[in-house]
Amino acid sequence: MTDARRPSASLTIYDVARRAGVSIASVSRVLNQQGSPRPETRARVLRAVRELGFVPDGAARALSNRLKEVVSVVFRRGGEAVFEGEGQSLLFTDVINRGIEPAAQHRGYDVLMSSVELHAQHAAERLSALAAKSDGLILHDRILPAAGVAKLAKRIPIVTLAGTPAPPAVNVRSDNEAGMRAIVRHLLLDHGYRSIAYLSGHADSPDNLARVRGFEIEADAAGAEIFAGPAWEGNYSAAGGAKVVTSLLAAGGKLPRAIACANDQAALGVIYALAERGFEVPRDVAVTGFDDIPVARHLQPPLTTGRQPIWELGTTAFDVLYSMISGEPQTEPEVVLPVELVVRGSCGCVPEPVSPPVLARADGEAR
Amino acid sequence: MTDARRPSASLTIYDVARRAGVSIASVSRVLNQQGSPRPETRARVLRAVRELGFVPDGAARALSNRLKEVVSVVFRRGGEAVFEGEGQSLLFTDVINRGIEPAAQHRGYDVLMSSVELHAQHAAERLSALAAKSDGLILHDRILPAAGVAKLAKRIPIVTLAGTPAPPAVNVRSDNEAGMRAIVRHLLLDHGYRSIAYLSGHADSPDNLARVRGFEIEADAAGAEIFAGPAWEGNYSAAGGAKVVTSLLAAGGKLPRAIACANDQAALGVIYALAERGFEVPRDVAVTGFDDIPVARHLQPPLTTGRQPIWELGTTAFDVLYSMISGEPQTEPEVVLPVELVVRGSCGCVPEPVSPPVLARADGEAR
DNA sequence: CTGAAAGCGCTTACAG
DNA sequence: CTGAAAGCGCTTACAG
Repeated sequence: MTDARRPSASLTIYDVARRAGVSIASVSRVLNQQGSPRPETRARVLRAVRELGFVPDGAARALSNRLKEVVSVVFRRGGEAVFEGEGQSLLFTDVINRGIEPAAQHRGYDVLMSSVELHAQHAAERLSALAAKSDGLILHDRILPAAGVAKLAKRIPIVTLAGTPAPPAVNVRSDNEAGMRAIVRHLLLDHGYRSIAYLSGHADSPDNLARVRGFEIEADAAGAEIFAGPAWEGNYSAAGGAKVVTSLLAAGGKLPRAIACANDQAALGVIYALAERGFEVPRDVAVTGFDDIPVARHLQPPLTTGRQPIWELGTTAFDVLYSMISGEPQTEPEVVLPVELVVRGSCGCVPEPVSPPVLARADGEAR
Repeated sequence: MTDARRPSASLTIYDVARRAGVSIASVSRVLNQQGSPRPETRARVLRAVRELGFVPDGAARALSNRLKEVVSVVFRRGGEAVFEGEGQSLLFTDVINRGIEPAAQHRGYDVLMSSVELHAQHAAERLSALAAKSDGLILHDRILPAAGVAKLAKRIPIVTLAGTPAPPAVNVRSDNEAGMRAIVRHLLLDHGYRSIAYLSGHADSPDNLARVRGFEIEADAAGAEIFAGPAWEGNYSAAGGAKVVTSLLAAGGKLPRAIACANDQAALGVIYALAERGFEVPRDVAVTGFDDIPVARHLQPPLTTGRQPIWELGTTAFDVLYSMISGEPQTEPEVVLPVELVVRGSCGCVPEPVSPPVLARADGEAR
């Protein structure tokens, strides 16, 4: 397989030097603002650069510099079809990514976005390829087990998102436990509900584990009746949330007074399934989410939830990675961002008037 | 501003060669599957590579190869706040990007995703920086005027998305004109409506221009009464679509029997505003969209629209760019993908039963 | 089949 | 302040 190479005699720093009548060293200096070239020299170089439309080759700079000024972001793709349900479920990852990028640009870095198939085992190959092309890696959840991260992190700076601390990698996450505790306290203490369930996310996700923990601490402390067990296992999706309720009701199970869902997606499903069976939220059952995705405030009733600083998760991830690339010693294995309790109507509070009217209905996840 | 450099004595091909007891040339050959090394040699190299965990440096390869195996994708960001309305309006760009990426991976390429602020004038700087780091560029709509594209395309292979042909760049788009013609024919011929409006997108967008053209051709041919003019100018957003209807009605204007919207977003807004004023779709007014975004099939009534092959737009863009990078001569200035008429309920047809029920309401765009 | 060596396009001590 | 030269880590003719 011989793929043709691009011939294109592209212009180099030598062309610029020749045109400006100086050495390549001088060209490089004015381009990189090193030393203090004579104004005359500077002007001639700049003119030559402009006239030629010269852009220094990134690969050559990287090789000479030992700095590519590129970081890679890796996330899982697939599972869902492209069109069905992707809108909401991918939003979380996308918003984080959109936070990473401007932060990188701010430092003159560019971002290689790379997905790995959901069920692909060869994530390692992908990571090697990316490591070759970048100065550091940002790994979303479920890309590599902690042990693998720790190992790879010896070769290249790594920041994990919503993962597990795996030094020398640094993990950036939000304070799930405190966020869930605030939600549960609001439900049990402010509203005085006496029975409550936690509808879980992926059982093994670090975020989910932290939320369960927060839930249990406060539910126990308040002495509330806890609904738990396999019947309450969701998977972060609306379909999963709906299914939990549907199955429970079909089996003749009892509902708690409040359901704290692992995330907003699941809460959507729960509210839908409840409505379908004639239960009204929050009158019959209070429901809360987690994340504060865009749609949350536009639900009927508006969703009470824990607001994750999603965009900031992205910018923070880059900033931390940048400091690692710059050789600053990392003192902490984790950076934890605060989660804010957002009280709206689904918990039983009277919602504030919502400003813009609802324009459309979102895509329902296939079940 | 002296940023610290990473010291890390990373291992090189020399380390591998030494360990394997061969020359660096041999290491390179087995790694790149060039020539036919003796099995013995091959085995030793492979073992050394494995034991050392060696990954060849991308920058060095790129420099030597004159091939970075990286392409850049550039799109506009911003305008909207992150949380409000971003969900749907960014979907189009995101889905295209998600089509680009696997196509690139398939060829061993990686993708630099880079946004440019909506109102930034310095897109040129951004593009230079990216050009330095990649073998080719994929530009979304409204990044650079055609003249600028044509000029830049002399330096580096460029594919534009939904733009205007600007050789030597190649434009990839879908057949907006044919798609809109099919929609209008369906409305006027199949349903027999006698009056119709085109609610436009950004006036200067090539996509919009093509859709207007398709609209006019068929509306004229059918001899329908056409509602047009500044009152019908939208901006591809739901808010824009709603505003057109609201303003029209407030001014005591008359409604046509059918409204063909420039895209689905706008159709959402139109349907919402119509419902708010007591008009029922499609009974009172038929409404159609364009794009077939995920939510389209879940609207009430389900939206009749023109399905753009969004994902394929992405994969095609990469494939074309790849062939340019590989030095294959480009015979066509454009690649046009077909648009499929998707008939659902909003045009007046009886919709097929929709499978999954609606789970939630989407975020309304702020107005 | 394999190795010595040149070269890819930059940056950066080192002299001057 | 400026230039000649070495070196970044690879790939690839060119000999052998």
